[in-house]
Amino acid sequence: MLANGFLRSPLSTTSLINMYSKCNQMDDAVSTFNYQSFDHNVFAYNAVIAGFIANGLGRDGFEFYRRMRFAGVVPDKFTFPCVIRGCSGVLELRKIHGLVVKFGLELDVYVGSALVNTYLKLGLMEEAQEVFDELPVRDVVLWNAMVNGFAQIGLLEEALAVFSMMGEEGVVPSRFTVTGVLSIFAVMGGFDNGRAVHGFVTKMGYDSGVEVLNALIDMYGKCKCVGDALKIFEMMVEKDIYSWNSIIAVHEHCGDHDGTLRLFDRMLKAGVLPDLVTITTVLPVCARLAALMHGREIHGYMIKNGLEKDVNVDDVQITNAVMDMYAKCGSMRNAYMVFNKMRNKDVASWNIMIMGYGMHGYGSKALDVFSDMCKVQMKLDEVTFVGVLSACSHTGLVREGREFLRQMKSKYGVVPTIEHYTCVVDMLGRAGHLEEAYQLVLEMPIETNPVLWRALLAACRLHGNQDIAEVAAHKVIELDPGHCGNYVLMSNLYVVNGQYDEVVEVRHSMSQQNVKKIPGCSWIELKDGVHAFITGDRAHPKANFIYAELDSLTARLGELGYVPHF
DNA sequence: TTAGGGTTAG
Repeated sequence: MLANGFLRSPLSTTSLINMYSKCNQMDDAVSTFNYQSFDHNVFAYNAVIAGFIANGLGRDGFEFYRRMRFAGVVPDKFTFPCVIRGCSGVLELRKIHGLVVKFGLELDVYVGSALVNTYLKLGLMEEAQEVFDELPVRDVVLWNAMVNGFAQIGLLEEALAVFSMMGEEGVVPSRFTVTGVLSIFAVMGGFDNGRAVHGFVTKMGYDSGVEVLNALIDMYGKCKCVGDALKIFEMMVEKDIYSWNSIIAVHEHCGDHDGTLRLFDRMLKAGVLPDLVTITTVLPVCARLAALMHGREIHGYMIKNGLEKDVNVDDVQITNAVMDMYAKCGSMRNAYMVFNKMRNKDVASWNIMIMGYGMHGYGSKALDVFSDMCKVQMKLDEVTFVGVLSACSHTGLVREGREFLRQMKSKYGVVPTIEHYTCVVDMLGRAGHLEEAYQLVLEMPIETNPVLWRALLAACRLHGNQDIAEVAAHKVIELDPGHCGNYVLMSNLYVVNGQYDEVVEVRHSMSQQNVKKIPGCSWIELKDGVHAFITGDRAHPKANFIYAELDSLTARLGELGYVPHF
């Protein structure tokens, strides 16, 4: 391909390297470079380094920089911005920064903004600020590096302070500034400011760019202005994966499950391939709705379109989302099939299986998965033990549960948190060991919380233990006076014991605290869609039929000796 | 001949 001498000049070599780099063909770029062995100038080196960095191969770019230095070629102001962008660690970056100073390039604004950018990505704001302060010329790109860099590491106030300084210096914000600032208002919920930015965007004609419009969709969505977000989305001529993901997330965020799934369907029909973000937004909606059919359809689509790979970290996350959906929708058989096929399982994959089995009452299966997990020497984490302990709780494996809590730290190296204690209190409580549960609460080495006391209170109600119930109820109401469940539990307990004056008192303190009971709601997915039911509501078209069926079921349960708890 | 910013989930 490189025969005869017409590509001999360094000029052609560099252009060819650039061409290969742009096509993601770094092997060919390097071959081209090596072919021209007699005159490797700084241009050719810069082209190869830039190619590696642009293709996400920072390490190789770095190695090539070393080769350049070894060959005695002096780097220039074009070399460093690339090398800096390829730095992945603090030490590496500081070393390169030293070289920048050594070659007298620290006042170059291109080098400077690369430094600011990379320092902030690594969370080193003081170093970034220092570089920024030293630079004699500050253009809009440099300001953006500061504003967006601060925003990305969550220093929103600082980012806005820099943004206003930028305005005071008379620097006009660019499209890049706008996207960054919109993401800040999205998080802070600064709707008025966000709308002002929208006005500026229109004035400057920035609304022709897809990135700016995506950021606007996100901002309006997070500020709960679904209508505005949707208006922008529908008007967009060119929609990319960010546009779809953002508008889907907007609907998911405001609890519009149907809207989320409809938009996802539209996305597929528009021929846009979903990615990790899409899947991890949409699948939990199916799990929440227990909409197994929808979830299965999405999984089917993923298999058909090669999205169910098993190669990198993203793939593992996507597959975990699929498994979690199956587990939460109650189909452990499907969850296991997916799990079994995975070659690269991470700790979350195992945890999902343990949680799923435990949640559906297959405690011993959950413990089998746990023991397999130990056998393959997978690192256990806190979630693992929440799964294991709640499995013990739901299946009544009291002895095992006690033992796990006791050995968590010593044998498995995971320190028990409040969640673990809550699982065990719940477990002991359900099994009727109320004194032991109460003792555990009193003796545990960490602070209690309302969830823990509520678990104990629920157990007291189940087994009619008035004394511990009173303690737990007072604790729970003291720590979380706004939660309606506490009052309901307490009131039910008094009803069981016939203490009607106390029931009135509980009702009274509820109204004093302005606590209202949120009606219970459940739903089921059938062929024609999701049917929702709220406590006491008769809005469903077939309500009469359904309630008649329920009455007959209740009657049959009664005949078989079931006595309901109230 | 060659360089430095952006938006989405949890």
